[in-house]
Amino acid sequence: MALKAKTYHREDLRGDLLRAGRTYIAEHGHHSLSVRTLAQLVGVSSGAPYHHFKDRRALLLALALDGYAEITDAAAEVTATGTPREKLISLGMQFVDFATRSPQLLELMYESELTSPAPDPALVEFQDIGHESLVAPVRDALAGFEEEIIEVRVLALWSTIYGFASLRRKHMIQKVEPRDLRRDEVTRKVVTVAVDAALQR
Amino acid sequence: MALKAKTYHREDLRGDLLRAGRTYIAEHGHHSLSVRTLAQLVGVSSGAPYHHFKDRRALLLALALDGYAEITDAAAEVTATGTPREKLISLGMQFVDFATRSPQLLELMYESELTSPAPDPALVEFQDIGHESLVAPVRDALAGFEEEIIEVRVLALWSTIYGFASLRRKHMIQKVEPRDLRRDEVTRKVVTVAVDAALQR
DNA sequence: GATGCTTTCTAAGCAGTGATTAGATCCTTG
DNA sequence: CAAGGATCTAATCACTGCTTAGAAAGCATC
Repeated sequence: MALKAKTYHREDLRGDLLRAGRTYIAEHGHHSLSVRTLAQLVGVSSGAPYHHFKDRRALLLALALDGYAEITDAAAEVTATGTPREKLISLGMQFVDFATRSPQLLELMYESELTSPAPDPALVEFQDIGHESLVAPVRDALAGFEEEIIEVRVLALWSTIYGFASLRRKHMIQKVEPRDLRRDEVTRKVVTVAVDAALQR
Repeated sequence: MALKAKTYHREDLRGDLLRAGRTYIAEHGHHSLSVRTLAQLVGVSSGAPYHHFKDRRALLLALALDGYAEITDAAAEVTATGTPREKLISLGMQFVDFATRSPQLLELMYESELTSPAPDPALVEFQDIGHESLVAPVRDALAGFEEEIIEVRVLALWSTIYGFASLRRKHMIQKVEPRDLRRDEVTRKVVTVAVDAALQR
């Protein structure tokens, strides 16, 4: 599986490590990801990664940031068109989709040592962006409402979306949730309930 | 800090390990908890814990189960009296309270290797109990509704409560959330929004 | 109470980990 | 082409989870 080692100095070890790390995490999660085995996967000595990442945490952080960038980009496309309600539903669906497609990556991004006890400063920026993408449509739909109400509504909405994505990812709603065939349908219904609650006048 | 070692065979090493583990986690989280240091804290050799716990994971699992028992007991008291709406709001507030008081323990219970990629079988039972405590009041309030609607409503409600507790615990809503003084107030409002959405007729 | 059997513990050690160091190799730039 | 910086290897340290052999204590039976 090791990527070809062309020369002593290779072309883009940092990139290779990130790519290998991403596939490793997708398969086994970040808990068991060791710098050593990653180096081995890529065909390099155990100390080499430390020239590109200060420590293991920095490597994980870079992987998480990749994930955040991906999700943020996708969100930007979604919010381009549609009514506020449509935008919010799409955003919610998209986040849950991401959680379902890349559960282990989402875990690293939101529920790992990178966010305990508080999120790494490098992540906060992306979280603010994500939050803002919800605030804008809600504010549109609730023009004239007090700012505090808007804040609470967004908070509740984001909590629902994030919570649902997190629980689904962890298979913590198996018993509740109908069979797999109707997963998307259930997601849409839950998201819709949350969005309509947020936009209630 | 080491608890007194009375004899060669001590009275209740298992209990001492759990107590020490609980306080350690409350202070530093479970990530850095090592069997060795825990043994040292309690004043026992590094191999001793393995006579009471199969491995580190089993120890963490026991700690998590303690937390689940605690939260389940508290929930049982809450649901004793009141209207369905009052019950649900109390349940939600209580869960968020727990998350705020014991953030690192909640992390172990819901966002650790014990729940990745799927929850440990030992935890599922408690999760079902928690879910059921929400279903009952919702079913009461929505008498006559289709079962599927009730399921979706509960799913959305639990997602909101869990998501909010999780985000608050991780300080991921600092920017959004007003200053600390009004934390409980904000919690109540968010929970209320979610409950009312779930009980909408 | 002495005899065995079981449980609980210690001491020692293995393999795997994150991380650092010294030095080899390669690339770049004057 | 020579110097210097960047990238890599090899070796090593401290720490971890976990296992083993055997010592110490409890417990039952006779």
